[in-house]
Amino acid sequence: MTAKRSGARSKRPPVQEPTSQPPLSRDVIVATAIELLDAQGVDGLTMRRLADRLGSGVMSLYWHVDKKEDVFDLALDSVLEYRGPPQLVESQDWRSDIVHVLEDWRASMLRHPWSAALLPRRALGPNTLSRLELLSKALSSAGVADTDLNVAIWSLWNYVMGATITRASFDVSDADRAAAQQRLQHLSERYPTIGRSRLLLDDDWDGAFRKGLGFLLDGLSPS
Amino acid sequence: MTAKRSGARSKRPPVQEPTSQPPLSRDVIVATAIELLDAQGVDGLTMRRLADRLGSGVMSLYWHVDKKEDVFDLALDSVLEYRGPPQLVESQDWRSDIVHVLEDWRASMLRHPWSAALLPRRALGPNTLSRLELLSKALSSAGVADTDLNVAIWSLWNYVMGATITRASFDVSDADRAAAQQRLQHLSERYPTIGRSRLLLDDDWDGAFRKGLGFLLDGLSPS
DNA sequence: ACCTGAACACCGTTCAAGT
DNA sequence: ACCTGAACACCGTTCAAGT
Repeated sequence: MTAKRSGARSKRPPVQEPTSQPPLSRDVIVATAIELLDAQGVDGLTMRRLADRLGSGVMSLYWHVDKKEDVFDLALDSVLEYRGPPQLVESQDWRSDIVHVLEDWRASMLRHPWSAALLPRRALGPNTLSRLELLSKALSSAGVADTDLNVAIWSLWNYVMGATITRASFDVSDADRAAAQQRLQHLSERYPTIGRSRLLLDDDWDGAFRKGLGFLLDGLSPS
Repeated sequence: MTAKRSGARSKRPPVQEPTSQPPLSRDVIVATAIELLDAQGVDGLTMRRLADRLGSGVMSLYWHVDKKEDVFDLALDSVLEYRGPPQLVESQDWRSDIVHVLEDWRASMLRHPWSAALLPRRALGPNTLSRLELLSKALSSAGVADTDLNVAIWSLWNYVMGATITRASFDVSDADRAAAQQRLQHLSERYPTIGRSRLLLDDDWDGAFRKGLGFLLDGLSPS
């Protein structure tokens, strides 16, 4: 090991290491895991790298956490915390309430592009349940009968998850999107109708999300 | 190594090993990878295990394939091959055409529960593009204008992907679904509206998929 | 053209031990 | 109560080599 060069300034107690080492805890572990995931993607999260970043030994993590899977679950639910108004403002416009809930949900996941693909495959955490409850209430006060609530919730869930997972994946490989477009345009002979639809060539993801959601809500709305 | 007990019957040339060893090729590699994925899930696919199953050395695989990722891409697209009528039967009922295309797509993915979660995160293979073209044609002949085709395709894609990924995930942990239901019912105090919706308690996934799809098509249909 | 084993730089997690 | 290093049983992939 190299000698610590610390003798020079001895007034203050030795400065903490470059990346400061707060005491280990579930919370800092989760926060650091999210950093790592944001920076390196799903495959970038490694117990060893996580420990490195925290300036601790790998096995220290296992005091606060049972398995690596738990880190994923905790990071995921943490990212889904709802930061909006605690109570949905009582609006007369149920449609825009629902759209707001779902767009906020989508935005939260897009801020952490690894999160959407994880969500449908893991147990529902408290923050996920809160968001589902929020959605259910909005639907319910929109006039959806209890017997139709199940289908309505799942339909919207499916749409939002599919949209966000797809969008987040394309975002990652945004660099070669131009190339993909080129390729797809070139494939127009074999797939003419896709070509006419200009699939992938339109990059107004937000607008497309909103429009499709509108169609779904049209169908769902109690006529 | 144990002695080969082959001397007894020497008429035919020595029988091939228990699990026969066809010559290595891209196709048998992909087929075996699908077997492995079906049996063990995404994390179960390992180059070493794959080689074992094929009775070859690990590195032999790398002659036919560049990286492990390629195996995933090939397995995924292979599973998505469309086996329906080559030309969509000319039906006057555009709605049932579209429903058929999408239900077949969903069914193909549910036969291989690992596939749905993979699809939105990988490049579109030829079989995926074929299915998208099929869908586009059905939409187009249903009267959807070219300018609306993009949104229509993505909306349906999003819905189907979200639904199938979610369904496939719950299928895996079907054993503890009863427990999850119990837990969720117990959480009804904290999430009352979810409780009323009987979320997760209804296990008619196929019906829910069809109903939600109907709503989306209601919204999409040119009024 | 096709297959191979040894080796490298990684993984997650068990365990027995330290404070 | 909290942290640790050594060790085990794995990974994907490079490389130099065999036929």
